[in-house]
Amino acid sequence: MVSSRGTGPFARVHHIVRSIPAGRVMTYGQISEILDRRISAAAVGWALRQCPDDVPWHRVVASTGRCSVGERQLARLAREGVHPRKNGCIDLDAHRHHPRSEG
DNA sequence: CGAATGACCAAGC
DNA sequence: GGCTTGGCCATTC
Repeated sequence: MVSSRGTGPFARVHHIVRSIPAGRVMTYGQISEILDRRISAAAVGWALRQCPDDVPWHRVVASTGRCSVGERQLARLAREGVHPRKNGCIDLDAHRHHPRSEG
């Protein structure tokens, strides 16, 4: 059920994904990492599955820069200026977002 | 509680 | 870079 809303571990993921600015992207591993691996990358996917429209889930891609969701994600990213490479993968080395608690 | 699945990652070949 | 195996956590039946 989507009753995980509120104090669930998903709230953390949503909070992070929402912190991702336009034109940037993050990997499941990073989100799980900044959460001190409290939840695994796979679980991060679950958080995005039921994520509300307030969460830019399209700014989350795999470690290889691949969009597991499909063209839907690429289309959204393109609207923000994040265009994929010729191989169809995102250039993490250029769009990877580095979250920071301070500064 | 047990088994299976998932928008995954890391390591080895 | 692609394929296979093991691990991780959450959800579902």
